[in-house]
Amino acid sequence: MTPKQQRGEATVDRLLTAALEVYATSGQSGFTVNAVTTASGVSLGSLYHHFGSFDGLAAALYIRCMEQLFDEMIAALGRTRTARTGVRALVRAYLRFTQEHPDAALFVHASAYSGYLSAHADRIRTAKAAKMTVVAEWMLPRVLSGEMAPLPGPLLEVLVMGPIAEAAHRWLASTYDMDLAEAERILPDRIWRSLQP
Amino acid sequence: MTPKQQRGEATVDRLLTAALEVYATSGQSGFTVNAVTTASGVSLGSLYHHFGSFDGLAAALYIRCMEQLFDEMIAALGRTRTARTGVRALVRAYLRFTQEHPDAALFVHASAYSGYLSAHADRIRTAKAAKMTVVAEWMLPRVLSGEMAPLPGPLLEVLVMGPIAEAAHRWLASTYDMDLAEAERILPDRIWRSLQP
DNA sequence: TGTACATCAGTGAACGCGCGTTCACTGATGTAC
DNA sequence: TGTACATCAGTGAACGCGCGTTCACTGATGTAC
Repeated sequence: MTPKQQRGEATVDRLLTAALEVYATSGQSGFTVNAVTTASGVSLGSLYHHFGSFDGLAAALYIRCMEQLFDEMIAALGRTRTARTGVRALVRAYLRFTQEHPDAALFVHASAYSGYLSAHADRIRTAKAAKMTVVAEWMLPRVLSGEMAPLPGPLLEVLVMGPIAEAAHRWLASTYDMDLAEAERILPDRIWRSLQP
Repeated sequence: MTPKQQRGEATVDRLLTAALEVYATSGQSGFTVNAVTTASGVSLGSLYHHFGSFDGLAAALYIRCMEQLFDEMIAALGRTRTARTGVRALVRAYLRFTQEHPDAALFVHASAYSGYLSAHADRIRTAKAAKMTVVAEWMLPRVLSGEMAPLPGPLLEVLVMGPIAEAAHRWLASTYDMDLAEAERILPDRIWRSLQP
């Protein structure tokens, strides 16, 4: 799974990049081993050498996209001081990531219920928890200081991520009823209101 | 698709009920024509007679579950007067539905990105819009009267449904980090805060 | 610096399984006169 | 009320396709002395 030679790393990268492209172009139903090998130019055997299974590739792709998204949010948090500015920056970072990397955002969203990650649930949970911890450590002192309401962790996550994810979801679904620029203007403040003490 | 004899209606119902059960038991990957015919005791040909395709059955099941959920929320709204009590009741109704009908709630959530509804997207959009209209008509006068913030429709939906859907999602995923009773206590008020003028 | 060997990376033909779908048919229900 | 006919509902064997996976193999890279 972790290549021990440079060309192996390059191959893994080509596969993941092609896989994301295939998913964006052909959707869930077109997301197959064959499509990925064709699009990447990498042989079937090589794919199995690196990922063990097609689910393994999907899980790796999910982790890569999810970490990209979290890294953007964490970077945005790091540029702020107060709870209010932090939450608002985090919301904007998510929405901007969605706009700039719609393929990655779509894959992260769609994978939530997909089932091909259940075989690698532990790896995924670990990777996600690592990033989540960074966010939680930013929030905690601000909750303790009374800047934010003392909500249970999961509910705090739900209040912040819920509206963003829903807005991103609608925009990605191309139903054209969601204006992301408008969301970026309005949601940060509205979400912050729901967290005030 | 719409049976013209009583026994046809009964068969359709048996198929949909069995399909939901199969999905709950075996997940996305176990959700196949064969599994549904076996579980329902209805023949393969009969399934195709009524639904035309397997996607057709899935779309019908989605519509049924989605309408059940909306009807609960609409009923809850109808028992209230003020914007505040209405929003809070709607949130609770969704969370209770999730708890009482986890299979239906899971299917509604999981279908959002599944792709088998894209072939029937129009029918689904129409059915959803019909229910959504009822909710919107309840909200509108309360926005105009200044009871709620004058938010664009889609963002209002996102602020209300986002956190609920995310909380339900986590609970359904059985990661055991979400306490639905606690959510029911805290979320209605928190969501309402995000909508205040 | 050169050679031998082990490990890693990459190849592509072949396979079997289970999927959704078709189809020719029988039986049940409703309707017209 | 009875008969003839049309339509709806239900059956299950058969089919082909494309999926994920396997495997025996070749070639490239790294390592030891």
